[in-house]
Amino acid sequence: MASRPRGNPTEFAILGLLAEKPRSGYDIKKEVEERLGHFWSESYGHIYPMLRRLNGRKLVAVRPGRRQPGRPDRRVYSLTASGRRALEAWFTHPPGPSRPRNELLLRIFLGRFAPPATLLRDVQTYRAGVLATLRQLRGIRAAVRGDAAPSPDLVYWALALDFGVRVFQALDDWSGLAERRLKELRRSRGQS
Amino acid sequence: MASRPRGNPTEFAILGLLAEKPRSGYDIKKEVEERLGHFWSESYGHIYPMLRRLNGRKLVAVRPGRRQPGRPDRRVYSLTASGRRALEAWFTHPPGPSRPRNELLLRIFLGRFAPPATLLRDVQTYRAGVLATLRQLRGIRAAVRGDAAPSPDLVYWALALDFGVRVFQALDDWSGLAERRLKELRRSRGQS
DNA sequence: GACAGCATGTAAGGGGTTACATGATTCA
DNA sequence: TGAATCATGTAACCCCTTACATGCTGTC
Repeated sequence: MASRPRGNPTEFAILGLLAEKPRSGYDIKKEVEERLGHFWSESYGHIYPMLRRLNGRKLVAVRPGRRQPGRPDRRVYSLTASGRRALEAWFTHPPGPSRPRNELLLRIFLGRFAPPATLLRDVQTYRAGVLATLRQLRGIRAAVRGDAAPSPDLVYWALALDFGVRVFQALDDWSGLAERRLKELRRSRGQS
Repeated sequence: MASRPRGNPTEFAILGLLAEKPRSGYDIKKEVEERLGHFWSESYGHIYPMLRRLNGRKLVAVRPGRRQPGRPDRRVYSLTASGRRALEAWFTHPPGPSRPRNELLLRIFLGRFAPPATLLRDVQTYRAGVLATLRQLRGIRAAVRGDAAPSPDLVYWALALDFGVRVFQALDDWSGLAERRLKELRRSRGQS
C-alpha cells in the first residue's frame, strides 16, 4: 500500500518548476500566475519559507543571483539530484481526493435568501473574470498552434491549456445561463 | 468600501442550510455531501466546533432532538433572527477571489518528469470519478424535470445542478482527450 | 464476523493567506 | 504624484483535515 507521500502539493509545485530551470522565489510566483494560473496558485508567504525548508533538506540548492543596487539580492534556487528523486517519487503516489469549494456556487445554491439583483451582480463579475481568462488561454493556444514544430514535451503544456479552454468555456456558458435566469427572477420579483 | 465580512465560508454554508430547516451537525454533513457535493465540502471536525461557536454568538439555537438508546443524543440547531441577518449580510459582500488548486493538472503540467503510464493511470481514475458524478447529476436533473410544478425556489437548485452537469461534461471530454494523448505517448516512448 | 450507518465530539497539526517591513526605479 | 515592478522575507493567524474516542444497531 503506497501511502500518501509526506509533503504538501506546494512542495512539488516548486520542485517541478525548478526541474525546468533554476529560479528565484519571485520567479516562481510569477510563473505560477502566468502559466498555471487557471488551475494553481501560490503566495509569497508560502513559497519563501518552503524554499528555505527544501534547502535545509537538500532538495534544492541556492546560489546568489545578479545583484542590483537598491533591491534585495536575488537568491536563485536549483534542483539537486535528491530533489529530482523526490519529485519523481511524488508521481508514483496517486493524487488525493479533491475537495471542491466554490463560493459563488454556494451563494447560488442558497440564492433564495438573497435578492436576485445581488446574485446577478456576483454572476456578472464572475463571468467577466471567466471571459478574460478564456480569451487569454485561447490566445496562447492559437500562438502555440501557429508554432511550426510540435515539440513532444509541449504536449503536457497543451493538455493543461486545453483543460482551461474547455472548462472555462463551460463556465462561460453556464454563467450566461445564470445571468438570464436571474434577470427573469429580478423582473418577476421586483428588485431590491 | 464594504470590507470582507468577518467569518469563513463554512459559517455561511451552515447558516444557509439551517435557514432551510433545523438540522444536526450530522445532517449538515450529509446534506453537503448529497446536495452540494459537486461544488462544496465540509468535515465533522469543522462543523461541530463551528456550530458551538455560532451558538455562542446567538446566531443559532440548540434543542435536544429525539434521543435513542445506544447512540448520542441528537442536537438540533436552528437559525435565530440574528443568524438570519448575518446570512443576509453575507450576500451583500461580494465573494472573494477564488484560488484554484487542481493537483491532477499540476501533475499533467509537470508531466514530462513522469512516465506517461503513471499519468494515464491518474487520468483514468480521475475520469471514472467525473463520470460517476456526471451520471448522478444527470439522473437528478431528469427527475427534477419530470416533476410537475416548477417551484420558483427550485431555480437556484437547478442552476447549481446545471453548473455541475456542464462543468463535469467538459471535464469528461477533456479527460477523454488526455487519455488518448497519453496512450499515444506511452506507445511512442515505451512504458515504465 | 465484519462492515455501514447513526451520532457527537476533541486534539493536534499542517497548510496557506494576509499584512507588514524595506526601498530603489521607472513610467504615466 | 502616484503606482507598478523588482525582490525578499517574517509574524500572526485561521481555516480545515486527520485521526482518534465511543458505542449501539442492522444487514450481508
